[in-house]
Amino acid sequence: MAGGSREPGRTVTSKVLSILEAFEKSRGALSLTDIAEKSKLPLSTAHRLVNELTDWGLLSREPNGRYQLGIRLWELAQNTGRQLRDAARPYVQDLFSLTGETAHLAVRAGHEVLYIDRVYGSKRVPRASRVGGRLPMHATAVGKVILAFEEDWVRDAYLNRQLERHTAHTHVDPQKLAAELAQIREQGYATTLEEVRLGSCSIAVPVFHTGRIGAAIGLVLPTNQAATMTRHLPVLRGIAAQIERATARIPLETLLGSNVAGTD
Amino acid sequence: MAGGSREPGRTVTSKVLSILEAFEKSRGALSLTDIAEKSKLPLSTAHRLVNELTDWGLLSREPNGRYQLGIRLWELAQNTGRQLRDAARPYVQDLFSLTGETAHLAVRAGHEVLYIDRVYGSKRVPRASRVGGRLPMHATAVGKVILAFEEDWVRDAYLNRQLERHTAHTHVDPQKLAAELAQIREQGYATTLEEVRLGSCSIAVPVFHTGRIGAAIGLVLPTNQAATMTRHLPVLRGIAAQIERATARIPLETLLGSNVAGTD
DNA sequence: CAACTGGCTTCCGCTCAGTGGAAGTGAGCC
DNA sequence: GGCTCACTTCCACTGAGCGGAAGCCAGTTG
Repeated sequence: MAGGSREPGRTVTSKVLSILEAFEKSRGALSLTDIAEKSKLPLSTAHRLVNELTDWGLLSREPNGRYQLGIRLWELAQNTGRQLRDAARPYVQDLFSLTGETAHLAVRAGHEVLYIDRVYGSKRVPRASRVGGRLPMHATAVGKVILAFEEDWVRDAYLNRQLERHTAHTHVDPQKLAAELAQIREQGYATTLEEVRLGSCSIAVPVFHTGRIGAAIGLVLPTNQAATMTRHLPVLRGIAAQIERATARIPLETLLGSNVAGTD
Repeated sequence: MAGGSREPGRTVTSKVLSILEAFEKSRGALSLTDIAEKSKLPLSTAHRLVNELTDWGLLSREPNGRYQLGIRLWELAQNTGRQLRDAARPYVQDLFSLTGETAHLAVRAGHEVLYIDRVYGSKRVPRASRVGGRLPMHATAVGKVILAFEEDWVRDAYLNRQLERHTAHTHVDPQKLAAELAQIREQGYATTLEEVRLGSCSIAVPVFHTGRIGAAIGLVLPTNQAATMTRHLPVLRGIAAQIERATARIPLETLLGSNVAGTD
């Protein structure tokens, strides 16, 4: 009998989104069966929706029959948060040119840092972050600096959560982290040493907007340069000031939509 | 009476997409009424769907009540076509650094060029193209160079279409354009002179992959440099060769999904 | 080469998620 | 007070969506 064990209360929209999200969890192309599994949809339902999404270009089908996210999706998304990214891009490039190190621009998204832009050289770099990717705030320099300058209630809420450990060096003690954040607020920059991944360290400074913390820029370096990475501080601060100037006339909320949205 | 004049045959998915597309047509935030109008949906239907999309983070609501595309959408889309973009990005940056001019990376998407990446300086530039944006192939240097090296049937199909005119200088005569493309194929690069927008000219070279045309890189300059822009050819060709080398081991279809999808 | 397997596609009758007109709300203005 | 405009909520109807099952096809096995 048809329609026997449907799961009521699930909207079409939510199914479509869970299909798209299936591609976040795994690198590369997915077969129909993979998609159905990851999105917890019956095969035939997945089939129908995937087909429609493919027609619209949100998914594309490779010659071998597997599916990937389509360019159309990317095109649609290019209008998102362009203000900050477009305005800041040249300065982030300068940051890379002047230092020769991988440079980042990040904002807060819920309880994580969201990497908005990233400029790097052609030499292979072990990358923990990627554009569009998220990392916990307490393990990254950009995250710490944002957290340090956030409003009290945001910081308090964050410290009350379970702080996950990425490496043996990740700071997960709420007390100590609170002290570290106070110090960051005082000195005006944050650093990490192998807290996300062994072999790399980072340094970041805040970017303010209308007096509030808006974003952060940072550099990632190999661990062996940890001792001297503060030599990049003048450049970091100079670039941050330029970004602040370039974005000053753009209202905060149009810079990145409501970037506080999207918990976890 | 309820359900009176519904328009049957329209899927929920198509409605959701038309809401997202509404944001392509206009810069900035939209009110609910705007969205309903642009997506041709009854207000209450638009309201329900917009709310659900907002819950999922695909749209975000500003303090003033207007809607914008949400960051979640952008995050989802970052996995799209990353291979080419990530691999080529450093070289496009070099292209900018070495020339000081706005540098582009573009591919073909249906009958248009799709701008994949763009590196530019902090000085204000009048921009016709933007990342994620499309332009007709016959009016841009990257477009012409792609068209010139495409398979015959693609080129023939293109020339049989109505060629739209952007400025008085756009080449819209199919005969002459065909001759121009033949010459481009011979000399290995394409140029434009105020064909999209007055005041700027451009030059581009092809980027091949497994013997076929895969993408193009180009520079945009102010018109007064038109006479001397071929001086950038050695750099353009050098960078193109580096991108070819960097992408050689990636299968063509995973570079950008099926980029030939998406007519028009 | 028949039987099997695994992944994709099609079919089709049931049913509830989606629908949209209409009524309600509330801010702003004259 | 009454009008406008933009958004929100309500609710009875119904066809778009559903998903189990059967069909298909290429590859693989005995």
